[in-house]
Amino acid sequence: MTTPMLTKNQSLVFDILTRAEAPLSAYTILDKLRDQGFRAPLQVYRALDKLLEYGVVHRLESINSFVACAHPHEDCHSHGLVAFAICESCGQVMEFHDHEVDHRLMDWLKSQKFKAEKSTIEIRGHCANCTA
Amino acid sequence: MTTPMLTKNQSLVFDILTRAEAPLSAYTILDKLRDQGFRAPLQVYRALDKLLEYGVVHRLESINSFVACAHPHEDCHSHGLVAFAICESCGQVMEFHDHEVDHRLMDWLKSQKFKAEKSTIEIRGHCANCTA
DNA sequence: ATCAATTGCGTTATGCTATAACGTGTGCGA
DNA sequence: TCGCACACGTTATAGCATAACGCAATTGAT
Ligand SMILES: [Zn+2]
Ligand SMILES: [Zn+2]
Ligand SMILES: [Zn+2]
Ligand SMILES: [Zn+2]
Repeated sequence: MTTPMLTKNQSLVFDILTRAEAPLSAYTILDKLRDQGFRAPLQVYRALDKLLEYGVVHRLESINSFVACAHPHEDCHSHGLVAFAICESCGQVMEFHDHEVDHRLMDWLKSQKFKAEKSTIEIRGHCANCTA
Repeated sequence: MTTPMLTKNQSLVFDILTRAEAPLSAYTILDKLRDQGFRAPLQVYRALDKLLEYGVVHRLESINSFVACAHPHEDCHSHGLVAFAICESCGQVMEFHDHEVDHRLMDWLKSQKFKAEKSTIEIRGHCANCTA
């Protein structure tokens, strides 16, 4: 998918996420954008929906938060499954892709005749900096 | 971890999950247990916390629901990462374990000096029965 | 026996996450 | 000009999860 021009609200949300050093919840984004005129959660969620659709933002299901894609110039939808390592101390997220894991999972699903549509791979723990 | 005797509330919650054909949300469980005297969400969440700790129940982060472990006589904490395929039509969940995927992810994390603690692997899509 | 610590339980209140439903305005092609 | 698609704004509501309090039963040490 080629990313269309972002609307004003989409740009505001995307900029916040791009500058953030950790994933943000929708309500945190809302708070950060109150000065820019944001008033209601839907303004954030609607922008996020589009950004997710365009593949420039990822949703982290295990922490109900959102993060800008770490590979902005590739297409995260084309290089298969995306995995995240999330530090529970500092919040930092590492995003990575692995075709081996990808194929292995897909083969298993295929053997079960399961048609995969969306995937979530998230590992929580502690990053190098935060490990004592 | 060896599973201790379950308390009354834990048993009630576990039985509901064991008999369910699809994952249940905490509030759905609450509704199903009102006749048994359940009144508040905490009664469910507290039981779930223990069942998760014992490893006999899994939480599906992507759908805010809970499911009984499909491998009750193994120890899901010992055979590495657990993955789930969740059908978005009928709700059925397939639980599986794959050491290949496991090692591959763990190797990557190790190379990043990331200390993994909890993992979430969930694939949403459509099962064989529900595929047109 | 007594005390302290632990664990489970029940209740009320609250907070966080997400969507429904309605209406407005703008741009654009038929 | 009409109809449609889309972004937007607002209010209200639904759904998920925990804080904080107090009580009761159990256990284990003194
Ligand atoms: Zn990405
Ligand atoms: Zn860290
Ligand atoms: Zn299991
Ligand atoms: Zn199905």
